[in-house]
Amino acid sequence: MSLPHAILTALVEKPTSGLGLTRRFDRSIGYFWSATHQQIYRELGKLEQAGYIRALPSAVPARGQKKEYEVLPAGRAELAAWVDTAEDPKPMRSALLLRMRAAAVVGGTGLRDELERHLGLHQRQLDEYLEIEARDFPPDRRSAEADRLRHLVLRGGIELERFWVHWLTQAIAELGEAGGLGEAGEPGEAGEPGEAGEPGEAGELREAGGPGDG
Amino acid sequence: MSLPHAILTALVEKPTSGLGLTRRFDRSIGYFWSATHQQIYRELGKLEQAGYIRALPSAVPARGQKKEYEVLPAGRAELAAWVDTAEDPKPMRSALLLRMRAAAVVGGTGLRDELERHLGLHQRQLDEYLEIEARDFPPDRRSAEADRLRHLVLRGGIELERFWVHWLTQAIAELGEAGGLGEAGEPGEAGEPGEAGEPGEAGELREAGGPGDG
DNA sequence: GCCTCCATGTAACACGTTACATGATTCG
DNA sequence: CGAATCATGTAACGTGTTACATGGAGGC
Repeated sequence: MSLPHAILTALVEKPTSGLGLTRRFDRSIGYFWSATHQQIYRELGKLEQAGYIRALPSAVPARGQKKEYEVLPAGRAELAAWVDTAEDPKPMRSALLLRMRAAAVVGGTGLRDELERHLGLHQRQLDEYLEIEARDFPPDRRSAEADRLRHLVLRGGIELERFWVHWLTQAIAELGEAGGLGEAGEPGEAGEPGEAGEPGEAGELREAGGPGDG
Repeated sequence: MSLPHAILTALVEKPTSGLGLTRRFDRSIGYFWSATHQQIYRELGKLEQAGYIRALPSAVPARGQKKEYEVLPAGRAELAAWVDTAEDPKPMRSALLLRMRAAAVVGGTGLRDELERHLGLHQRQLDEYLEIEARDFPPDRRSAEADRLRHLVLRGGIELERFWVHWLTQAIAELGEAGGLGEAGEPGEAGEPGEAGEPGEAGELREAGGPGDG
């Protein structure tokens, strides 16, 4: 249940219309929680019905007419409660890593180009973040608590992109060494140890489970 | 459309039943593409109907009866085609970063504990990955292409966890310095520059848009 | 009048999550 | 037999994605 809270946060920062929110989600907020305009309108409706936000009275309630929303006290309370909530991190999801694992069993010739393409994209994103950091968080300026939180969030994005750039660079170098990809011979159904005889656990990537599990 | 391909990959590696897949998704595969047993059964049905997989004839087709699947040539072809597909990385999604941004506007007392809790979880995950690496990828062993791919995937997981551990440590230290969180005074509606006067863009985090966008 | 852009929406579908239902097997 | 466990599924709902619909305002 994060999208409504993302919207509430954005609206507390500044009352905005649906399309305005969409644009803000394409920039700073969407850097760690993306949303399309359809999701946003749908959610704005729910939030209004719940009494968390209301349309500013200045707007005419007609289709195609701009409508700005502001957060009501109940919405602010809800948001504050959510911040203090315990919520486990969701496991990572990367289609690229998945495709790499698939390439390990069926081969794949185009993966290398794809890695380089992703490297470019992440490098661009990293540059964008660094520009924002340089503009909004100059090193000398003694900043308020709220600004330091925002800076921490941005640094999270920066370091995440650095991780991708680093990993992709490594991966490309390592695949280059071996002379490409997909020329590694037929992987076969299962060349690993513990293949078909044991009906139990072994045979995958020999995963954890035995000694001293925390 | 990644889940069906994740399942195909798992089945190519080794024919498995629905519950077996579920367990494998809780371990190695799920480390970068998680799925519940309901999703898996639903998808197995679709894959079978599409002619990508079939139940091994040994199994009795009855409810509550174990049913193992294997990949058919069409499924293998589909998987190979997907590996060579171009697909943009999905933007990151982190509820924790979102909550931090929310905390910047409404305050929040429990966030610090939450950061420490997450730090513990990520540290544990990192240790688990490192154990797997030590067991499956000893440094001296000259490995085949497929193994090197799998190692790269695992290292992706390792470095991602290291990123989180590092960032969370930083964040906790920085919040500690200031003496907690939520004691930073009332953030108010908008203490930032460019608050209510300008109806346009400014006022958020001064995001990109002006000079030299790439 | 027509086209484009801004803005708000609807509809349909795919994917993910949670809760529950049903049958087989094993252990006591 | 009853309870626990393994295994396969259904149902309902919430969220995310894609395509399209509606309407106003400005330019030509």
